[in-house]
Parts: sequence; C-alpha cells; structure tokens
Amino acid sequence: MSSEDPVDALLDALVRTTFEVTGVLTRLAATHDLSLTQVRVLGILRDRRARVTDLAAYLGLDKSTMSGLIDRAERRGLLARDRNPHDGRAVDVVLTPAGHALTRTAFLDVRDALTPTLDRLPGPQQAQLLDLLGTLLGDAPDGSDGPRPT
Amino acid sequence: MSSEDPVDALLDALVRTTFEVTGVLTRLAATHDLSLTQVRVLGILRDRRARVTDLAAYLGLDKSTMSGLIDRAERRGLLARDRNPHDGRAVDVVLTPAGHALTRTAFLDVRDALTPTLDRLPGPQQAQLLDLLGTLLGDAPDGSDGPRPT
DNA sequence: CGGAGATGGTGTGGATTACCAACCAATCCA
DNA sequence: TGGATTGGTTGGTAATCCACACCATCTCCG
Repeated sequence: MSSEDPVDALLDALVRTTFEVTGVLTRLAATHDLSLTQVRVLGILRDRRARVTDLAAYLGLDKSTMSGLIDRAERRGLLARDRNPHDGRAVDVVLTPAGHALTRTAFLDVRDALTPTLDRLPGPQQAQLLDLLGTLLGDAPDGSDGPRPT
Repeated sequence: MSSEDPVDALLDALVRTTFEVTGVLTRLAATHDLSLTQVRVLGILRDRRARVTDLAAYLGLDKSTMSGLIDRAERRGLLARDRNPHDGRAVDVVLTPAGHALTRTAFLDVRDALTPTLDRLPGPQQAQLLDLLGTLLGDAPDGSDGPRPT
C-alpha cells in the first residue's frame, strides 16, 4: 500500500478518477431519467447527425443495442430517425428540439457538478492537467474512438 | 470548438479520458467474461472481506443489485459468502482461490493495457499527473466513495 | 446488365444489471 | 421486553447488452 510501484499508483489514481467521474455522470444522468449511454448518444448528436452504425462504433456497442437505445429515446421524443440522402440503407439519427434542450441542461449540470472538484486545483495546475490529459488522449493508439465521443 | 472556455476544455478532456479508460476496462473485463461492475467487486475484495451492504455502498448500488451480483459470481466459484462473526445478520463476502487468481490476472491485464498509454508521458510528467489526480480525489467532498473503490 | 457478396438496420431471445417494494432475521435501545 | 433499525434476500419490472437471424439496399465484378 505505502510501498507501491509508482506506475501502479498512477494506474490506481487514473482508474479511481474514472470511477469517480463515471459515478457523478451516472447520478446526473439519472436525474433526467437517462442512462450514461443515452447521455453519450445525446452528446454525440449535439452538433451533428450520425448513422446508427457510427453511433454504435463510437460507443463500442452492437448495432442491435444501438437500435433499441434509439427506439427508446425516440419514443421519448429526444431524437428522430431520418433517411440518409446518400444511402438508402442508412438511417441518420438527429436530436429533436426537446433533445437539444435536454442535452443543453444536462451538460450544464455536468459542468456544475464537476467544477467544484476541478477548482480544487489552482488555475495553472488545471492547465497542466489539461495538457497531460491531452497527451494521453492525443493520438491514443488503441482506441480511435471517433471524434468527440463525449 | 477552437475558442473554448478553458474550464470546458478541461471538463471535456476529463470526461473523455473517463470514457476511454472505461472502454478499456470494459473490454478487458469482457475478455474474462466479467462486467465492469464485477471487476470492481473483485478489486474491492482483493485484500479484504466486505459485507454486502458495504460493497453496495462502495459501488453506489442497491443492496438487491449486490445480492444478485454476488449470486452469479458465487455460482461461478469466484467468491463465497461467509457468516460475519460479529453480526448475525451480516454476510461477509470473500474471494475464493479461483477468484484471487482471476483478479490477479485481470489486474495484470489492466496494467498491460494502460501502461503503453501512460508511457506517452515522460516519467516526471507521470509523477505530476499522479499528484494532480491525487488532489482531485483527495478528500472529494461530494462522493465519499469509500476506501479504494477500485 | 445481373447476380453474389458486403453493408446497414431491425427483430427476437436470453443473460445481466439495476431499481423498488415487500419481506424475514438479527440487533439495538428505551 | 418490545418497537424500531439494520442487513439480506426475493420477486417484479425495465433497461442494457450481445448473438443470431433476417430483410433491404448498395457494390462490384464477370
């Protein structure tokens, strides 16, 4: 515990931070009756339309899972299916106005929820952290999770 | 996008890192036919026994959810229920030898999977990151997630 | 062309995860 | 002792997720 490999210590801190943030996001999402995955879908669609398969790829989910996820969100009026003009097979998914509204407030909530924690760091260290995380995400060789998976 | 509030940029990086790490962990867990939650349970039990309610509290889950989770893991021979010597109501959960073995290899996998990414940072910056994350986790006011929720 | 194969989505079935509410059993305390 | 609290389990329901089978639409090559 006290005499720990520094790599392990960093690993532990990273994983712990991950769980911490995930917990915050999950609780926040639940506030709006959303799952974390649904929030991610909304986040992706915030500023673009996307096809079902692309969404599934971004999130690392099966197509059929995406289909169901979209079904439920569509039933709630948060997003809509639209025919892709270039490919008759493809289905574009877009946010409805209600979806946009919910997405906006949800993201403000995230900001409000995490800012106090981030403010535990003085400004210069925030910049430092941003820089370090940027490097980690940089051109992460394994993931290629697609653009802005938030 | 390019002209983004610095706070938002950090928020984005933090959330993205979270999803990235979660993705890695989830895929790794799936390798061993485990869910991320199950891995977390194993991680908690790595070096101690714990009662059902405590586990649920650590993970932010309902007692009944924990009960089912334990059921399935027990059926797989990964852990066992044991009577708590001090409280007749309580049920202690402990890893079986098989559970310990699986936990060990799973954690080596995590190490192997994340180390290359961490090595994108030179040593001193790793120390810096550890320090920054430590501050964030520090005495995080909102969560109080319990000891070593990994 | 035209048909074989690839690609995009949907639907079904089953396991897991998760919640809530209801319920026993053991403990606490007044 | 007896009521309230705490610890776990059970049952019911919904969401999530995968694997598999299936249909529709491309794509490409012969």
